Amino acid sequence: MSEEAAIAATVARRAPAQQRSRERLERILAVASDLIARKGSDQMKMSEIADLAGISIGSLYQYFPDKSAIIRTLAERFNGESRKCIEAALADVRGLDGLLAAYSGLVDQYYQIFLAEPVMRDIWSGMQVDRQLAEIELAESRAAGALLAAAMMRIRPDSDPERTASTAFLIWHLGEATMRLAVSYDAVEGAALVDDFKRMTVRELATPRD
Amino acid sequence: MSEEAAIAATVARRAPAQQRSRERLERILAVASDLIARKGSDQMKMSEIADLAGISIGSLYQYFPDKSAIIRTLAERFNGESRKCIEAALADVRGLDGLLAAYSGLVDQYYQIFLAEPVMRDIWSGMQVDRQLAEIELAESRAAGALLAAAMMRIRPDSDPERTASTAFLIWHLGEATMRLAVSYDAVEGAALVDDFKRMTVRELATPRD
DNA sequence: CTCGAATGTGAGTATCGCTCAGATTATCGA
DNA sequence: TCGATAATCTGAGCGATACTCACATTCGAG
Repeated sequence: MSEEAAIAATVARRAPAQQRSRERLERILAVASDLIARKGSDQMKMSEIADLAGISIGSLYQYFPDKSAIIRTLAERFNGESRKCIEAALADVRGLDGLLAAYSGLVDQYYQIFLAEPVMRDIWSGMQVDRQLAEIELAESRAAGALLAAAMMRIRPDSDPERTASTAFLIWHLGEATMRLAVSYDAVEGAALVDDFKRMTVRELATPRD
Repeated sequence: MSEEAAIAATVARRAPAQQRSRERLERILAVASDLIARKGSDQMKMSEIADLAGISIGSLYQYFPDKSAIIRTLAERFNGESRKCIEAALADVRGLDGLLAAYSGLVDQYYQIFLAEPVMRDIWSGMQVDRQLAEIELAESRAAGALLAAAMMRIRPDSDPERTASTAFLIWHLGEATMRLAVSYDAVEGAALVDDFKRMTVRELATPRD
């Protein structure tokens, strides 16, 4: 069972039996990917996909049960690729230095991928549905980060103000991400995640920066 | 100008002039808040809000220009409240110990608020719109986290496997949050955020856990 | 070539955010 | 008290878009 077939079995309506079908499936995904990159998944219309792929609406729905399934298929393909990178990078690390080097490289690599993949950026940034709401959230993080940065500067007046502000903002933003993650788990695991985050960031706050 | 009036000026169509109007505005927000808590903002219909608030669709649109404005108003109210907590907690911290204690308390407090506020949980977790997609992302984070945890265990075989797995998962998840944040900034600031994150997490990886 | 299965088609349906022209109610000067 | 004007309310209907379905077409095995 190929990766294609596995994906199809998961999200597509039926596995393509004929050659032409497989080509159409690829066309659909290519067109969808292009549309998402250009206009965002929210603005992508099913009728537009059908038009650009040169098929009818009805046919499109033979391949994918709904719009979300197209997006999920693209996401799963992308994840499959990036998983390989992660495995390769971490496969045979030796010693702490090796791990740290591999991890650092992986983060940089992931960032480059994010920069280069508008489709994934669109899909994974759930907030794209409402930019004004996203802006409100960011403003809130910035405000809270500024308060935290001010407190940090009072403790260590010699710190670089800009870097302190940047770090405080990031800490707060990641705190919110942790909260969202934690509440989706049960109480015990959620609390453990919050504790982990606290330990990580407390250590960061305790370290002088200049 | 009250807080109410300020919010109304920002997102509502007009400031309520009559007493009954103000009551209706509150009713609308209360009903919306309840609906979001019960079904999620995505499933909340404008017609349903109007029905439950005992007003017509047209009247509802006199108070808020669109659906998103209702959600934003709820979010801004919540942010105003939580901002006060943050200010109070960080206002007069003295010394590093004071900062760390205040910060720890704040994180815990925030977590409790998140647990108790289904409305905010829904609004801020952008992924709510597509639970299946959110599940795919989480599965990916778990897989990547498992690879990272395995590498960590190879370096330090004495570590507690469960805690290592939990930490690795959190690190990866927060890495993705950092990427999403960084790409929304310009290249210089984005790279700085990624570097900050790397520094924070590399230090975490270098610390033995047991 | 024939027939059944696979695949394709697009007009039509359902849903939902949102509008607008007209009805209703409040306010206030005379 | 009353008439006029402004504020507010109403809900049928519009526009957009995801999705369905009854029927047509194409493919491939025998």
